[in-house]
Amino acid sequence: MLASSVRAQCERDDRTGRDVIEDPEAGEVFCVRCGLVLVQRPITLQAERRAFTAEEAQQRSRTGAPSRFSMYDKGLSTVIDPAARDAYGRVLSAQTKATMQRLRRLQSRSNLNESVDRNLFQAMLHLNRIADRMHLPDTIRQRAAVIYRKALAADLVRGRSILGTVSASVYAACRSSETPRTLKEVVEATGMPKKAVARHYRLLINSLDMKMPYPDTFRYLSKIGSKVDVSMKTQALARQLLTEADEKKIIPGKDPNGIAAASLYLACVIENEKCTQEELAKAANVTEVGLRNRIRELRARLRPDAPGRAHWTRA
DNA sequence: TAAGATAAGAGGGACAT
DNA sequence: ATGTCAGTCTTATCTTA
Repeated sequence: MLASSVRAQCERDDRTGRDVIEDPEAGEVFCVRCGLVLVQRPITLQAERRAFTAEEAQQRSRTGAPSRFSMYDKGLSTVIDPAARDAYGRVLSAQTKATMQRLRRLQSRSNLNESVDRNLFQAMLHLNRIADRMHLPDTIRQRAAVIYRKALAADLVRGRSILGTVSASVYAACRSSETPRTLKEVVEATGMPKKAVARHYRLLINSLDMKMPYPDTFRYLSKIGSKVDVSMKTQALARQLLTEADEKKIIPGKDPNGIAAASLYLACVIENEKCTQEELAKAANVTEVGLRNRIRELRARLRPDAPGRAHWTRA
């Protein structure tokens, strides 16, 4: 039964002879008596007008936030409007309010009812926390989320720790996208034992049949180079040394950080730039001994006759 | 003070059993 | 699954320039 005030807001639709009301939020026109939806407007994906500021874009955009894999429900689950008003804007009766409250509770529980959903919810919480700590770009975050969902679908999580699988997904996302992050860095951001993360990671790439690109030492070089004060010229030389090391196959099986730092160090020596092993080791997250071993190896195996290399042992 | 050497121990990959 | 082996990395300590 409708109050007359509501009927006053209605329009008479001449073709159907119904009292109809328009709900701009839902983009629908429906009959006030039976709720039949008479018009469903097609959703336009473009923004209304050109927007020149972020705020304008926000206001004029017709769509919400993009669907995201790093939200446990991809941001798409149904939420019952907490406002205690009906579709016409009328205040609900106490009884209806109570009913809606009950429905809301049931709804929010049912969202997390399936064990898979609860699992994802936990996992995405972990993922976002880890990604924040590691300052991972959003693309990696989404990639990790996709990997995790695959793992879940392949039943790789049941009986194993969620955090472990999430950590492994993050590492796998970094590896597969050539983002220079070591397992160690992931481990530090997660607080899990390295061993466990490595085990989960192996399980992941084996079971999901993922092919990982070989870690790109050059990216590590850029990463380290950005942390120490070394000229671009020297960095370019380091890059050259690294290319040579790559050709001579002395890179595989070693910490890319160590080799990159070693080539940077030797480049400094040749260019007569001041940069201690200690600094570089710190920037590259390797020990001085580890760095020295790489330096020694590069000195022994790279061509010694190129310009500047005759005396690339610093006094 | 920075660089280099050496030793001992841990952990993981490759391979065979 | 478990064990062995070679190679790497880390920690610690000492020597050298």
